[in-house]
Amino acid sequence: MKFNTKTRYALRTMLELALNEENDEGVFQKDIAENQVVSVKYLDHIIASLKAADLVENVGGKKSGYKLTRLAEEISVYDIYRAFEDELAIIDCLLHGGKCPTKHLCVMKDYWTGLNQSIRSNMESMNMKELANRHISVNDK
Amino acid sequence: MKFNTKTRYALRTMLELALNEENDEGVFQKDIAENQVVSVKYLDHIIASLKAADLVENVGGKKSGYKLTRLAEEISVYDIYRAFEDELAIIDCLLHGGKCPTKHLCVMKDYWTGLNQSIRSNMESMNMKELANRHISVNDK
DNA sequence: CTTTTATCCTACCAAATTAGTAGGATAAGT
DNA sequence: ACTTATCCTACTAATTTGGTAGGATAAAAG
Repeated sequence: MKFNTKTRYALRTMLELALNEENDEGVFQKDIAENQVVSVKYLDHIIASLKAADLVENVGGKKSGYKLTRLAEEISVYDIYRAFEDELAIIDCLLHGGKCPTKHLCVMKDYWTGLNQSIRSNMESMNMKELANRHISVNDK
Repeated sequence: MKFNTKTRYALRTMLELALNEENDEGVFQKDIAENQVVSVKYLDHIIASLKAADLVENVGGKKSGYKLTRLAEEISVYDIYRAFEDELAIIDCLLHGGKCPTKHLCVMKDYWTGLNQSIRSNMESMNMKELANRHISVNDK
């Protein structure tokens, strides 16, 4: 039961962009890599996924910085999770088409469904603006 | 973000034992395997872990059935999870000794800590007696 | 206009984890 | 004596994870 490192790095990347929301020039990939202590090459993959999910864009042409595509307030933790994973399904039988061999009505599936929903709601209700605000209040004395 | 199949099978195994709490002869491994549509050999591993975690025991000698070691009400979903995994830590930096390369105070870690706690509380607050009761009310018309 | 540099894009890969199977020992019941 | 159910240790194929490598592209700097 772990989140993968890509999702974690992506969250921190998005946090940096949220903190620079007002900066029209965006943030350079290489600066993010440096701040997050991750190789530029690895960050390549992470940013590629974020772009594919339409969460970030580069403001100018090829050599420009990145910005969020929408307000930090409108980007949830779950949005970022979804850039790397399918819909949250903590066990396979929650997936559409997931099969279950038990013959009787499955009380375990009901339990998992509730837990799954609880985790998802938690991620959906936290947004990057709130995280950025918390970061500022904790770090800038 | 998935629970593994061992934990899932273990939950269903424990549910069967909880449903047979009053049955002093216990439940045979081979009957569980048949009901859960899993090979006896694979169930071997699962039951071995449950025994190691002191959640089940066999009532007689070698060829006897299994019973819960304590009341179903006193066994939580998290107890069963813990028979197969270390303490829940949805990201590594939540572990004791987990390191984090960020230089500033980490607001992400606080977020993950909260989510981790929420998941854990959910699993701790559901017990096998409650699941068994639900099973009965859903299946026995 | 050449060199540098930052992003973009596709492969590849080693290590770890997962979800089992296999083989046989042990011991109890018939 | 034979069958059968649990016990115990290995092994393994497939998938996932967490990256690295190489090079293309394009903009900017000199």
